[in-house]
Amino acid sequence: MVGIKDVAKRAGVSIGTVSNVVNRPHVVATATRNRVLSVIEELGYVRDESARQLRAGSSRILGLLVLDLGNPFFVDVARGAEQAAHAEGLNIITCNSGQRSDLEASYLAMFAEQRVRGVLLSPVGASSEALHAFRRSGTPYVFVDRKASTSEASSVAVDDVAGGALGARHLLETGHDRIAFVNGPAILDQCRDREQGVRSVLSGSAAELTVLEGLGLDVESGRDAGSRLLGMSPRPTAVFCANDLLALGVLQAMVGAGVRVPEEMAIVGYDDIEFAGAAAVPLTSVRQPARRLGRTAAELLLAETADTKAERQAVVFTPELVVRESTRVRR
Amino acid sequence: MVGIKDVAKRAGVSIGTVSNVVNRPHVVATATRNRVLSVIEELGYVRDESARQLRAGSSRILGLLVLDLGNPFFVDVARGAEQAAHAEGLNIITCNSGQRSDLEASYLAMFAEQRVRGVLLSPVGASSEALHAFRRSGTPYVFVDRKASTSEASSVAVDDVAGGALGARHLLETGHDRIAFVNGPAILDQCRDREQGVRSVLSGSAAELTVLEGLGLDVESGRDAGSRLLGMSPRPTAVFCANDLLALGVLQAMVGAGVRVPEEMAIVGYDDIEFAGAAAVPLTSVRQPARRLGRTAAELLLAETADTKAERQAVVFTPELVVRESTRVRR
DNA sequence: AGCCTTCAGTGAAACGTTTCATCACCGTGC
DNA sequence: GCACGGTGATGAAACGTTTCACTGAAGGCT
Repeated sequence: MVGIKDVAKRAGVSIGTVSNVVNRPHVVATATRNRVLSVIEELGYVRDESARQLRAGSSRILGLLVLDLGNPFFVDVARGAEQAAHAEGLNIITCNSGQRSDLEASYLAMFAEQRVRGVLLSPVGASSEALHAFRRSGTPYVFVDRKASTSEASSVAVDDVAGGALGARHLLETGHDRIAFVNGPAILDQCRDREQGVRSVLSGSAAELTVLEGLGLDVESGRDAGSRLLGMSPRPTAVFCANDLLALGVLQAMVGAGVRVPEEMAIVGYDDIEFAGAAAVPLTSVRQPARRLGRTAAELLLAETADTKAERQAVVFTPELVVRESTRVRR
Repeated sequence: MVGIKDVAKRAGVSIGTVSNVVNRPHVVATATRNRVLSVIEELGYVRDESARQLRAGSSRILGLLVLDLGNPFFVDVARGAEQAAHAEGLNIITCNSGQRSDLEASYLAMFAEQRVRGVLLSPVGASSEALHAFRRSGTPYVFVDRKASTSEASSVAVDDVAGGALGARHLLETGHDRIAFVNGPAILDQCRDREQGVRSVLSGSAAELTVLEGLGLDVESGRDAGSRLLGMSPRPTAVFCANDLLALGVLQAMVGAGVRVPEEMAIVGYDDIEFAGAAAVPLTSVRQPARRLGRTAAELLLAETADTKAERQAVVFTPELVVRESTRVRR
């Protein structure tokens, strides 16, 4: 593999000069610079980032660890983060924990060993050992889609309690009194908060609440939940899902069983992913500003790495209800 | 930041011993090993991967560069690749070119500078300058979802011509004779091949073909295509889309305009992503073994990096038609 | 007692950069 | 003619590991 010294020898200059050509082109005379550049081109030299980083002490890479890339919500978060990173000339590497603590641990360890500039993190558990270990590495990090006390780290989140309340209130207002909430893994803050929002609204009402737990956050789990709902009697007249993927699965189960939506079963999802509007029955959903979430988190992280005494922030966005056919009573 | 020599000093051993504890624990006496391990724990030492890599010459990371993470098809490809990599104890970092050559170039450069073990690549153009430059870096790579001659690199792909033919033949057989093909960017091999498959089938028939070009491969482009279709007269009776995202967008446009699917407009998609089955009208689609694609590509890459003279392969999978309501004539 | 082997641990070289103090050269102003 | 400042290039140190040839000590064998 061709290194800086091969270039130097071939161009008849010193190693330092080659380095200057690459990193501070203005300090080297035009003639020399061109000669060196053409040798670089000729030999196909690419600098070894690990050597550079070893010497420089810091890398030009951000890490992003999300819960589930299969969820378009997180893809949007990633897009937002990427945009912010590129604006600063940094690269970002995206990893997918798939809600598995072991993968989370393995990726966090990788980030630490790589001496990544900083990490954007949507953690699986509240405070796993993995996270605890990672904290000690001193790599700056910011939580995405997860609230945290500013004493630990900056965070960018959406108010999930409010979101849960939003969906529940909508179902109350459209006249439902047997309502199911299909939740994801209780280990996720998002899920617990959304459930709490739902409960806080419904507890003050006459409506009866059933909560389905122990499910994943994917379409398949939604189908399971759907068939469980179909088997209940009396059957709820409306279902609120912790996630659009779940909602799409439930919807599929309903359509498959010939249950009319929303007449016999109203459905509300969460995230307002692009596919929600294109579903069999377009889904009412609680929208989160996914892209903005990612962008803001990246900006916070960059601010923190640029200036260690930048103060920590806990940004909270407010979700918004998007009403579509799946809860719209037709005449 | 705490380094190996801090650990060594504190544990009262030499640097080499600490390194041995970390990398070849069996060669060091139990007592010493435990002492060192507890100091590592106490100080929160994490090894600097760039130093290690600089010395070792190779990293334990694979790069994966996909066309569009917003397309669940590629998310599945990534999952398959991840699985294979983890089975070998390697980490994989996923990057998203978003079909932009500049991002592709930037990520390829990053992979080369990082001295990644190898790269899985679904390239934007046929042979961009970026790819050309990357080739010279000597980093092994394998094409995913893209055929290539074995003289250049191994590749794992799905027969897109066959897939295009599959969809077109299905539309012929269900009695359509004004058929539209909604294509994505012509720069993508996949798009050109699928179109070719369509043409090869339809040219031998009485059916009239309209091709819509110059679109992206996302839902929004699909909506555009849909409204263009709506404005045509005579209007085609069936549309085949290069991609499920496009198909979902077209479907949305049809539903929005009150055009019945499949009676007034049959729709066929491509990829059979999970959302295709959950759509307003479940989509007929050409299924590709996405996960398997990723897994196989990673395995090929690993074989190649393990043994430089492993022979190159061009694996081609065969797509399969999944028929659903969007083309099923109802009575 | 002397020799050989094995086991633990040491110290230094090497990896490919960046950076910085230093040097050589040249033109300018006095 | 001389000091001076500026420009452009140099050479060596340093970054944190891994590896490898080596040393010492302890034990086994003749």
